[in-house]
Amino acid sequence: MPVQKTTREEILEKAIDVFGRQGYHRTTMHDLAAACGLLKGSFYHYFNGKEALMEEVLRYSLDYFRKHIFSIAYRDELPAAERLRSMMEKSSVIILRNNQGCMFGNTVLETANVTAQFRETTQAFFTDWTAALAHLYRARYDPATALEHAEQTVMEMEGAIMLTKLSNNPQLLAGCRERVLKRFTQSAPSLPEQRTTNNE
Amino acid sequence: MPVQKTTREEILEKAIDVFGRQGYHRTTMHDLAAACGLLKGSFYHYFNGKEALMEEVLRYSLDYFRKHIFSIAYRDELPAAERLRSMMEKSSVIILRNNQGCMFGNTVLETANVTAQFRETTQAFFTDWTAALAHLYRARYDPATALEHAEQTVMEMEGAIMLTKLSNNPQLLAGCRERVLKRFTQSAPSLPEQRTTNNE
Amino acid sequence: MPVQKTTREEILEKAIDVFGRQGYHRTTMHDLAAACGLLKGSFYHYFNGKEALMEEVLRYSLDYFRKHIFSIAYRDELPAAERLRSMMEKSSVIILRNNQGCMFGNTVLETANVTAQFRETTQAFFTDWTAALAHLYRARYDPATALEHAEQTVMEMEGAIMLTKLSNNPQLLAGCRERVLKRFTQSAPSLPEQRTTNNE
Amino acid sequence: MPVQKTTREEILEKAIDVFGRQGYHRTTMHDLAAACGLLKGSFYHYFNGKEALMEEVLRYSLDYFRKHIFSIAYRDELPAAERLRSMMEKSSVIILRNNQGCMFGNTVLETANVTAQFRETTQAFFTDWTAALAHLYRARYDPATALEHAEQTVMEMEGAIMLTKLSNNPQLLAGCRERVLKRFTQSAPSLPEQRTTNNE
DNA sequence: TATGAATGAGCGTTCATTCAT
DNA sequence: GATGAATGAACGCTCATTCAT
Repeated sequence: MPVQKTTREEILEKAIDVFGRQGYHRTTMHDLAAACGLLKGSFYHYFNGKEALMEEVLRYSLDYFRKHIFSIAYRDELPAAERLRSMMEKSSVIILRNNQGCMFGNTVLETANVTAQFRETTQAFFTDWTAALAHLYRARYDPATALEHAEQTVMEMEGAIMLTKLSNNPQLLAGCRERVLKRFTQSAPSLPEQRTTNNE
Repeated sequence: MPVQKTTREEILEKAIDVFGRQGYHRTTMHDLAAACGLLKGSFYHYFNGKEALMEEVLRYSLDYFRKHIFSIAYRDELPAAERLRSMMEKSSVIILRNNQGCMFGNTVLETANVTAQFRETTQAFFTDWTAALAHLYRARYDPATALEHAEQTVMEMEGAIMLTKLSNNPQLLAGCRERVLKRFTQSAPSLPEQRTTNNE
Repeated sequence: MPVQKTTREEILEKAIDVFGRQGYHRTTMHDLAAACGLLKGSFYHYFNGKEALMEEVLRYSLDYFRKHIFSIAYRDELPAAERLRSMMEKSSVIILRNNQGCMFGNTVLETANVTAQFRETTQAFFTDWTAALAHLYRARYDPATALEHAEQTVMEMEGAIMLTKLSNNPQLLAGCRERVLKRFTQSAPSLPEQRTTNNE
Repeated sequence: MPVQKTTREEILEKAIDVFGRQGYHRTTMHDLAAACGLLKGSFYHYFNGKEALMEEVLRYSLDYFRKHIFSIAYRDELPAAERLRSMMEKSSVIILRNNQGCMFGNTVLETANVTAQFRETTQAFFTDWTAALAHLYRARYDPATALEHAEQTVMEMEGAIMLTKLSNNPQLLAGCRERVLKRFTQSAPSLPEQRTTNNE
């Protein structure tokens, strides 16, 4: 009966999946435990409760995005367009996996008016995402315009994720990605291939 | 002996508010009844249950958008830019009222993977919204491009609503509106003021 | 299914019984509900929770003691010894009923170091009981001595209740009552039958 | 590999403390383990379970009282009043330590009507205490009167402990002690200093 | 039409206990 | 001897729903 059946990290991965598909309030501790092959009660060896688990899920996911996705924007040795394309493609893989959509977008709509619990982490996600994109856009635009483009891209992506969830048609997300990319590449680069050298 | 304390319509209006703020799963029948000055039990004289109420709320809201907002796009006697501006402003008023955001966007993210119950109505909302915008955009673009612009605008707006909910800063939504409008007015109109004459 | 099955007051009476017999922590909401012929969930129509119910039980019981037992001490038209006898006999009936012992004594020992929740009400019980007895004893003693006698009697009674619970032998409580009464009647009354006229 | 972190006796001492403060039902195995610097699971190497531990705690404590406190009453070479004083003072030290009160009184009120598990040991405690005091009182009174005085003293002490727990005022217990002692010394000793020579 | 008591399933959580390591 | 993951029953409580009044 004892013997380790899972790990914190495995639980977090599963929880992203379950929360992502069902949302926070609809998901029960039983759902989460079952997804990990555990009983409800056993869950509390790993996490203090549902809220605490959600908080960790968000932080874990935020960490992942920071390390593996937003960081791409700052690899100034690569062409900016390539970085943008890579960022968006890698995001899309996560977003489309298991229909989970964007954990942070889901959480904002479901909880922002109901609890402050997850505000900090969700805000950090959108702030960092926007900052990464703004860094990229500064290869083409002045800082203010770059920021506006970054915001627009974030909004468009979140909207595309929503409609993808509704229609089950990943083409919508792909279309959005292409549109964003086209806007970027069509913006007249001042030089044949300018590298961004600015910082935030 | 008991006097009518409210009407179906009044309940629907209040329910939009409560569901909009708290989401579907988080909202209890008690919350809804209390918002209407009723007791839980009395609610079932008007609606068959939570799911049925939500369904009606969505239909009621969809009706409203069709009659008062999407319809604007088809008033071809007005300048297209004016129609676009008016649509977006009127949507924004509803969206910002009571922090409720977009009932349909909220519902998609919260329930799309969990139940098919609300799919039809939410899909109709996004289809009709996109169609209305596409109609407008056909004043400037060929049908395929117009459709793509319409989709982009819907996505951007939903993303803007999400970030507004998160940040409590209506400026984000206003910025999005202006951006959409600017894109539209800056697209070269083939004629001094072309009226759209096409249909869906 | 609906139709009133019980009343708040009936629940309080039953709860005194169950809490009195089993103690606070050992008693479950199911125990309480079952004692009232209700299901667990139905209980929450009457009380907000276990703690709130306990609080009300204590207040209800305190009220009863004040109105029907402590008040006897102040009926100065009756002989003091008679009042003392009556008070103690009436307390004993309650205490012996269903083995419940003294709700307040039980609650002090079980919760005083664990929560402040019930301190106020339990303190009020002992303060009022002591005050009532001190009023009686002032028929024989100076105020300071009267107070000490009152405290002694309260302590002795609570100890007697404890040993009665342990041994299931009501004779212990009866013996305590007689001892207290004998001390009182043997204390030389300054007048043939002095009536207390003092106030607290 | 694992080294002995504690001993049965150390655990019993800590458990007296925790049970004494929180009561039997409110105390969890985690509370007990934590107080000993152990994890819950390790506890079961020393004791078979909560009930068994409580049983041992009561026996261990009873042993202590028999050896170090009740035994004082039988040291007939000392003046009776001195023995009474010593007994009560030593009890008080234990009772006041960590607010734990009287383990046996606590346990009676919390469990007597719920389980027979602890009846034997708690009864033994009160029987032995009473017997020790009765032995002392026989230095002044005939056996029947001595027994009654002993019972009265036990009751008064337990009541005093209860009120001390409620008020956090150790003066109440001290007052009780003095009262008991005064009654004893004021009772006319038949001889200048009679030594008790009777046995139970 | 409105009430609100009652239901019963199920929620998040706790906890005494077991046992492979 | 010590660990701590796992269990599973039960806890306090919530909630959508029913229905006699």
